[in-house]
Amino acid sequence: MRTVAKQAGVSYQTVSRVINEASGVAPETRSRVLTAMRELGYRPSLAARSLARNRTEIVGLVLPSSVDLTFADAHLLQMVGGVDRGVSDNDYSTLLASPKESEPVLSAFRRLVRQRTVDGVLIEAGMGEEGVALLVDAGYPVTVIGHTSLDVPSVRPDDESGAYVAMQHLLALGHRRIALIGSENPGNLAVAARRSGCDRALADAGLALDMSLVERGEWTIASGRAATERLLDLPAPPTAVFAFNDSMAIGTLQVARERGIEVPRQLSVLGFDDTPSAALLTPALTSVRVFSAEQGERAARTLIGILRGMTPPSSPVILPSQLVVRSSTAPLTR
Amino acid sequence: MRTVAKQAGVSYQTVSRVINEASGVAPETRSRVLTAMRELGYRPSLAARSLARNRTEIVGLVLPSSVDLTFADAHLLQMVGGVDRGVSDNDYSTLLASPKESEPVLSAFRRLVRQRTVDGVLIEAGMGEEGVALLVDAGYPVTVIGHTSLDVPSVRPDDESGAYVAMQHLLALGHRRIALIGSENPGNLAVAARRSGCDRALADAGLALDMSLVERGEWTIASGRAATERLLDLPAPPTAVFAFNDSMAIGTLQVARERGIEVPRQLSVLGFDDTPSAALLTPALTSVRVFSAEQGERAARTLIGILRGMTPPSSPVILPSQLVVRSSTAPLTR
DNA sequence: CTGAAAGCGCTTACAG
DNA sequence: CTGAAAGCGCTTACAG
Repeated sequence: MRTVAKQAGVSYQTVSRVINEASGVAPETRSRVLTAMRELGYRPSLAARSLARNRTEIVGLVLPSSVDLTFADAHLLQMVGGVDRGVSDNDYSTLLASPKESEPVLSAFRRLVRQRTVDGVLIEAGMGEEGVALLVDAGYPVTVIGHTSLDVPSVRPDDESGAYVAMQHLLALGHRRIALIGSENPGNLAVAARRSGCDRALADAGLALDMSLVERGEWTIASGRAATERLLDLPAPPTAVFAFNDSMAIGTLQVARERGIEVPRQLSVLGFDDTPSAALLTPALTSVRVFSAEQGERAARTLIGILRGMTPPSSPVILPSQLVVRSSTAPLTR
Repeated sequence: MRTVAKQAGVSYQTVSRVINEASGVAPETRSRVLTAMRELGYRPSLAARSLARNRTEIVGLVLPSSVDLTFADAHLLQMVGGVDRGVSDNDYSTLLASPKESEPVLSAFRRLVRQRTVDGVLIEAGMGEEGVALLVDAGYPVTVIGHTSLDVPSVRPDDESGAYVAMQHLLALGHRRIALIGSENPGNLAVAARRSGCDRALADAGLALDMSLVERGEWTIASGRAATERLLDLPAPPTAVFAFNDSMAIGTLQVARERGIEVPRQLSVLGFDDTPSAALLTPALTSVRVFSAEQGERAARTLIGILRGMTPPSSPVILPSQLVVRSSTAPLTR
């Protein structure tokens, strides 16, 4: 910076002003400085700037480490892409923070706090609320991507109405024995919202959920398979299965095929998330799309807005979800 | 730091020594300092440290922005996961750098250079060589993930032998009219390597490639479809199609189904990359697995090794690829 | 509109 | 083994 100042014949403070586009620099001086900067290939030091201003213009992004990074995480990839778009469009940068393989989940949060290298943090809801609380206590502005029970800004899909519309779709096709996979997980707010959307659709039709058809899943293909085996072994098996994510729906599709049950003629299957694989399955899976990239981008914009002094949204930002009807659901034929 | 020093009854330089685990601190002093740090919840400032030491312990990761973040990018997600694992295991952090939607690709590299916020850069080969050169010229240590013609460290899959084994598989099944999709792209080194693996397998069998069966693809499902349409319209259509990625193979699968051609009975289909969707297709796709996460992790370790003063590997680090045989390939029946 | 001063929180030789 | 000094490259009031 000194060199630039010398070359332009001004003090280095003036150079600083030019860089920060502060007002109060004579146009002529300004252009002289800019020329000098260009000629010398000057690049300001982010570190020095951060130190002096006490902020880095970097936001952290905490992600589950996903030991098995299977296609189920297509959602994650899209979210990351969206986040980075929102972040870089605002001239911030994104620092990744996922827990090391060997460490407990909270360590990723601790490291972030310890290093003081970010101005704020975006947190994928799957990381749990404990970490969020830890960051908030450390004084970081945060935004959660997904459901949270804490009083922090968040961006999430409309799970309730997504499930509502999906359930309505199955009811309109004539299904009455409708199984759910993925419920019963008490702490999971997304599940609770989807569950309540289902209940509302049923209530609207004057029906109620048959609890014997509600299975617990673990979001994996394997757990979808296991749940489906149990459901199909029932004396009166369901005519439709609504799985709370696509992976479990894939498990259902697989088991149905193995048992020679035709989808959708004998069994309708509905997923959630609309991962890119959904369209490629046979039959192509009807699913609820959640717009992961948009969530990420919106969360990034929200956080950076807060960092820039805007008042945080007082309630969660809810992005619409959308039922995508494909070939795995059909009218009841029996 | 001053406060900690005061509380521990030492000078702040001693605190610095403790933090940096420098030798030459009396054990007793050391523990006093550590206690004070803990009591005060002291966290060193990365910015100050970076400024004083002239390094940040952050590495940049340049990724294609992927306007359509489809499942084809499962490879990318796994790579990012691997990178972050390799990076954080070494106590560095990963800064994402993808071009903004509105900008030319090179802008992402320029921004990285301009901000001086990383010590080194990992570059996905898909970003082109121009950006790599730009960073090298700016003095950054870099490591490329994928093929590069530049003289920089790189980590990539063994495309040649992957294609060789895949081709051998098709030949062993009795196929002779084997089509290739994805070739003819002159600049793409991965394609060239795969192509030469194919040629070698054919030569080993005393055969040569039938150029009328070589189609150009653009890595998308749509381009795979288009290429397949052309191939199947040929007077003597192929009995097997080897697509140079899974997306194009999916295109082939789709067109075959639409035309009532049974895979694998009437047509064998082989992909490349072994994306997570491959196993979920009907029929499940035979493909060449490339271990994306391992590539990312290895590249991260390589780069950080260089940053720590190790001599860079003089030739590309080549990770084995592996043929995964599923249900889309079968012996020739006609 | 521009310059001089102080300070951001560390590290790195250099003394002792 | 530990302290005093200088410096990393900026920004931010404060004068003028």
